[in-house]
Amino acid sequence: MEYNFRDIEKKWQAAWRERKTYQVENTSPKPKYYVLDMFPYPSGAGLHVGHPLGYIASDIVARYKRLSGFHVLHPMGYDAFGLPAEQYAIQTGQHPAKTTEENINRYREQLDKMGFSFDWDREVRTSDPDYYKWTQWIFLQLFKSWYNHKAKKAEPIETLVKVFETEGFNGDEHEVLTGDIEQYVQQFTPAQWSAFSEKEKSNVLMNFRLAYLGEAWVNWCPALGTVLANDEVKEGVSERGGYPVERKQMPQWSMRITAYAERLLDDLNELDWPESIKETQRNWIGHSEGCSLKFRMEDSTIDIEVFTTRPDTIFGVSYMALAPEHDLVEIITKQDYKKTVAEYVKYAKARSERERMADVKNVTGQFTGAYVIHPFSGEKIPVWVGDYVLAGYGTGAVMAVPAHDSRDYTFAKQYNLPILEVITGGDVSKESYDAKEGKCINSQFLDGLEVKDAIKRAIAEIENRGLGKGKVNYRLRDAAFGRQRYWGEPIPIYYKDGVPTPLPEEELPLVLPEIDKFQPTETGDPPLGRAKDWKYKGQYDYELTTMPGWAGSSWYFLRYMDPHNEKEFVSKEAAEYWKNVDLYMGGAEHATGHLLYVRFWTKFLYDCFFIPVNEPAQKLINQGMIQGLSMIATVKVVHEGNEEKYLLVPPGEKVNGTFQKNYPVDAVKFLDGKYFIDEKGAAATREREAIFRNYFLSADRIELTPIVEKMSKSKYNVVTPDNICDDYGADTLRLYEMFLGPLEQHKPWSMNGITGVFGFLKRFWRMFFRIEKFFVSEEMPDEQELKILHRTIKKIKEDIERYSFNTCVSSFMIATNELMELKSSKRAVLEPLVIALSPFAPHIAEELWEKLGHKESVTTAAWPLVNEEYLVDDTFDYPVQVNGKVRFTYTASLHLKPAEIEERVLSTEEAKKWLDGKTPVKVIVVPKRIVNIVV
RNA sequence: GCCCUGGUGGCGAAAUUGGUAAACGUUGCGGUCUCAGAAGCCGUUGGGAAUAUCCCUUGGGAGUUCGAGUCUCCCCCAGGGCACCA
Repeated sequence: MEYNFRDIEKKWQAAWRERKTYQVENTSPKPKYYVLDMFPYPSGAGLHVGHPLGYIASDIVARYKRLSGFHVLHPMGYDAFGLPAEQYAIQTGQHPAKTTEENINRYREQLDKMGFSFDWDREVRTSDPDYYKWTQWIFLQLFKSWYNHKAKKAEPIETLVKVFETEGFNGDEHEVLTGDIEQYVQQFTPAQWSAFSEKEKSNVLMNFRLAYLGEAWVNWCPALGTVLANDEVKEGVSERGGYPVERKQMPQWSMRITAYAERLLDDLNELDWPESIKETQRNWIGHSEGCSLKFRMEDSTIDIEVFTTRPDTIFGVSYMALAPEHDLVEIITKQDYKKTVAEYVKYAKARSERERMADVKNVTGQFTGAYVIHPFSGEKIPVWVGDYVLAGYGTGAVMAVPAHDSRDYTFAKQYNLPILEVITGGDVSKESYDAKEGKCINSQFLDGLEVKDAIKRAIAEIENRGLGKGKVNYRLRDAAFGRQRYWGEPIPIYYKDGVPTPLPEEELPLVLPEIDKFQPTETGDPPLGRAKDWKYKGQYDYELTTMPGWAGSSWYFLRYMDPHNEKEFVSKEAAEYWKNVDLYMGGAEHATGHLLYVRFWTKFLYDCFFIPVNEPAQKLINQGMIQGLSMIATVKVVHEGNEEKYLLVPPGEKVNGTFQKNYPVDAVKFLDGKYFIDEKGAAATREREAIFRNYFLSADRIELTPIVEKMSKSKYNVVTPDNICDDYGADTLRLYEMFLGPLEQHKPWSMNGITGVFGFLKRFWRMFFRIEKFFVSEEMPDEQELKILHRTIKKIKEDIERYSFNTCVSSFMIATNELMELKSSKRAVLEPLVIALSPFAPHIAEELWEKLGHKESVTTAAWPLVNEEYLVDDTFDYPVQVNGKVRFTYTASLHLKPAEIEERVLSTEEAKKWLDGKTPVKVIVVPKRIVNIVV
């Protein structure tokens, strides 16, 4: 009887759906296990073979954990809000909800084909009002909270109001509590606070709220007509679409993620995440220790505050540099320089981010005519404006030490500023010496100190004289939260007399209104400006921006726990039971986006006592990208005796295929798209005219250069899982994707080898049949069969637990080959193997399980036990382990040379005695022979 | 520039703690079955030689060890992250 995967898979997929095999309750006496995939954005292209890689791996873990006695939550949903659907809507007028719905249906169809064990009753869609009601609700909680830096947690804004009512706000004193925000908020007394108008109070509190509206430098993308968060901008262009991005200052809803910088950084150490992701997040958060330091102007009481990590080089300061955007630039510039400075600032601001980046070597600057006084030496130090100084980092001003900072060095060389060496170890006439090693010189009280000690000493002295204080700076910026877009969650805020006011919670969800067009309005307002039936329309202004794509995905893992709850975003009981994700599977591209935001929101919700965990996922695995293999094809043709070479496919329009003899040449598209080559190699279409008319083309003249790149619709290299399911079946696809190589590695898609996996399943199937009939023997297996079985079960268990799925597949193949050779078909051997195979190839496993006479699904079986006895290898071909671990170590003190070591082969009996560990003989176990050292 | 990850046959890759390097699969070659193809099945496939045997081989070089793909140091290469971050 043949392995008919089509019927088997259809049958079981229907059965699982009807019986709700994978539905889980929120209670169980079993231990819980939560396996989560990063939910997909349903794009128009459908799933390609890269998507399922992670889903298959997590499904294997989910199924394995179920067999091992865990109560497993394994849900799936859709990240349904986003730019592409809206771009498509703008172009075609199609409502994004419609295209999104269609795409979701297509995704679901594809997912169902692959036999995943998702509990679809828990499906979530971020664009569903029942879902985004709670996204909006969480936003309001953030709006109503501030970060208590002393308690290191978020608190209701009322507690801060109380502080203001009783103590007022004194920048310095309250810094411990509120963080360093002196520069934004004026000091006030309790009396002044109570005298403030509602609007003034609101403005003050805005500086503390975790979701806030404020003037902010944003990444403005004119082509998309919206602002973007830092992680959505790559190399000066938008991640989606690749359009140029400008820096622009505008009122903007933001998330105060910076408040959590320290915790986001510290808690990374506790997570079992890939080192590369943790490192990327550490870089992104960018912790740097140093100190602030004030420089007094020569002729006024204005101070310029800088941040430096190298206070030890304080005596090497030869000029100050301000960012062109710095507030003081205009104030301190001397009359004679006003015009040139203003011109320079204008020039610098006009330079786009991209230009500045492309032009890193070429620094520019302008002297302001002003001087500050060095706080220790008392010398006059010129103040410059330079565009290499970033407005957004530190204080937007630096003390320049050319001798020991390469950027200052370049600047000083260009404008002939002095270079003062204060640390030994380099040659500052040639280049700056940036290393934090050496001794201080020419530095008064720091002379002779090592850099490390000098830093401490300098900070102490600076604090002592009240010039500044030790400080930690983070590179992390607050995240822009408003998008000038339609297809996102409306921000539930309206403006009562100009005061941003939250919508009452009981009025949520604030449903996305219908609009007739998706473009911005004529007056340049976001699309929501077109909405006709808005709650407060005509009464109050309402917020027109929507939330960014990452809002809904920052808490979805919680909603799966309790997806239909209308009273809470997740019930206390559900959150208490499921805690957080045990295994989170997804792409590494979310390192500085989603994975940071979801940690931030989780910590916030934890602070508010809504959930019992402060990290979303304990274990994270990044499945590698499956890359598309594209071909650049050129052909040599002979034309009037001359050999000429043509590029068959225009650049950018490459053709998918494999670089083999059987390369499907007929798939190669010719030049302008009109010409094709058939498999014999002759140009074969009826339109074969024009320049190729008289040419003879043959396949062996076609030169193919393979290139590996990201799989994407625009590159014509997308392979979908559908045809593979049709041709070989889902079980083969699942096994094959796992067999491709280590899960975490990037790898180009290729069909090489799928026949091997397909052949394995067919052989596995055949083990259960004899002369076209299902047959298993009830005989007891012999020692050899038991060895194969137990070794295989043990290996697969261990390999799943270390997420090495490719080796699992190999183990199955080896076992099958060996059992086939023994012509073994005993129930006691095959039945456990079916259970072990079921996470990998669930359909075939279910079918065989049923044929073996079981009424219940194989998912209710238990993972087979391993009897260690059968793992002892009598032949001693390999170092032997019995009952766990037995180690033989050579004692180095014997100082034996190989020639002095007596070798002999031990009998099985002798070896077993030694393996008991009772005989105190030191041996070296070397494969194939056991060496007896005569002590 | 700084940080992270990796480098093993024609190819994808194994080698879990330092213990037979290349398991498993694919490709190639040879055979079998077939009218033929597909699918099976059998043999063979890192390199070199005096080929029942021996020697060499895990990016390069050194070191530790009875023993190194694995540990240490230096270098080279590839992929990814951050980047005038003071």
